[in-house]
Parts: sequence; C-alpha cells; structure tokens
Amino acid sequence: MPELPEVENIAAGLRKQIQGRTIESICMHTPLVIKGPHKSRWRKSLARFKGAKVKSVTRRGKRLIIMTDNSLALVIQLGMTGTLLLQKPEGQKKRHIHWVINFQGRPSLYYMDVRRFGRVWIIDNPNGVCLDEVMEGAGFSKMGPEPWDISKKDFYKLLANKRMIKTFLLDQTRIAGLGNIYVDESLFAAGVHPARLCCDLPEAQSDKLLRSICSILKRAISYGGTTFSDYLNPYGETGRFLKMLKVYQRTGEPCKKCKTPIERVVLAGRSSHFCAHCQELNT
DNA sequence: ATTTCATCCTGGAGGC
DNA sequence: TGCCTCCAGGATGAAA
Repeated sequence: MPELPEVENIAAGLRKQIQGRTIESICMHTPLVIKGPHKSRWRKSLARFKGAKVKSVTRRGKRLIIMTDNSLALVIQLGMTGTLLLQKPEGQKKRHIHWVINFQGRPSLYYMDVRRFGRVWIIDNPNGVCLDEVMEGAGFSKMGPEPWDISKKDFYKLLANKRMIKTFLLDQTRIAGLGNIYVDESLFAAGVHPARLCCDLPEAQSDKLLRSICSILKRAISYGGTTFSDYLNPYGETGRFLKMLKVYQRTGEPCKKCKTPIERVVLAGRSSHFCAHCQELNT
C-alpha cells in the first residue's frame, strides 16, 4: 500500500498522536516482522522501550522511523499491506495484528499486515542514536535521495543507463519513495512511455519527468494518499487521491487527455498503465 | 558491478 | 457453492 505519499500521511498522523508519549510496552506477536542486526537479542531490546518517550516520527522513502529519547529506534517498512492504526481493528482482521505499542494512557498503536511483507528494524545503540546510525543500521545508506533533493542535472545524469524508465523509477537505491502507482502517474504526466530506455530521454523530458514526479507526490500527499484496496491512515481513513489517477488501474478506460483507451502491459513483473497516444515510445 | 527473476504471503474477483 | 487461476501498492537474495 504505502508509497511515499501514504507513508508521509502516516508519519504526520502518528506524530500528532504519539510524539511525546511514554511507551508502556511493545508486544511482538509475529517474529517474522523483526529484521535487523540485533535479531539475536531483539526481545531484550524491545524490553528497553518500556518507559521511553517518543522523540520523533519521521519518514525516509517508504520507511517510517520512530525514535525515542533513550537511544532506541523502530524503522518500519510497511510492504504491500502494512497498516498502522490507533484503534484496534475489529473482526477477522484481528489475526493480522502482528505487533502493538502500548502507551501510558490510550490509544495503543496496532500494526496490521495481511500479506506479511512488512518488516521492522529495532535499532538499539547504547551510545546514543542519531539519525545517521539509524539509517546505517536499517540499510538506509543504499537508499536513493528523496525526489525533491535531486537536481535536474543529477537526475539527467542518473538516466545514463539502458534500463527501462519504469524499472529505474521503481528502484529505491536510485530514487526513494516511488511505487507502481506514482511511477505510472508521473510517466503519464511527463508523456513518457514506461518501456522507454532511460538513456533515450532528451534532457528537456528528463526535467519534465522530475517535475512531474515531485508535483504528483506533493498533490497525493495533500489528498491523503491513494486507497484502492487496503490503505488506511492511522485514524482508519482512506486516501482521496484515487479519483485523481489518470492511468493507474484504468485499463480500457478513455485517456483523460485524448480518449484513447488506457493500455496495460507487464514490465519487470509489474503492471504498467499508459496511454499509447500521449506517451510515445520514441521522440 | 548491475540488473533481472522467483519468492515471500493472504484474500478478493472472476470464470466455469 | 466450490474450485481454479489470476491479480495486488514491495523488497530481496541468488543468479546471470
């Protein structure tokens, strides 16, 4: 579910509700959810969260970072269906709750994940945690920059390869935060066919693509992200960007610019939606 | 060194 | 109703 705009909304929602609160306990029901360098002693690390105060809730790429005032951090990767909720999910969904953070006073924070592709890193550094250490510990050093931190020039340089633009934009080690929805939408906005080779993009189109990526992400953030099936913010609300989508999941429907039916192809194992008229393969 | 591919999971939709 | 296949917002380790 979560690409950059969704995670940004989750971070904002959590910040409001849990920043400054004191953790009573963290219950991990599903060990599968644990990842990171301290696997052998994660239970001990978890116990150290008792009494810690939440210092910050931030986002980097599609990952969420919760830091405490006693050198601990949780880095959360939500995978496809990971959801953080400030209210206990009802019914069937209960079996998909994998861990819970209880605070002194309510509400608790519940992690739900139907497909269990999500992961959590527990960063426990007795010498003090700074953001750099957290990033290192959770493999952030391999993550590419945030889209708005890339200059036109650098973006164009990054495109000097023979990969398909679709595959490239999904690669988190080059640019952080984009997933299938926003890649398709950005490529449509920039008039670039998803199967286009990176190195075939003229500089002007490279500039336009970067601008499209940034503006679509920012708009999606302001609309609360996109919900097409599972995504909910911590308050249990859906995103409102779905109705703004121009190509994603609109196979066969008329292009909003030229009425040509939207096509779907599979590239790099992911479905890609595009308008063959507005997004040409060659310039 | 880079890049592709199968794989990790569950559930919902649609065909027969 | 049941059974089958296909599909889904992601990331990764092994293999090429």
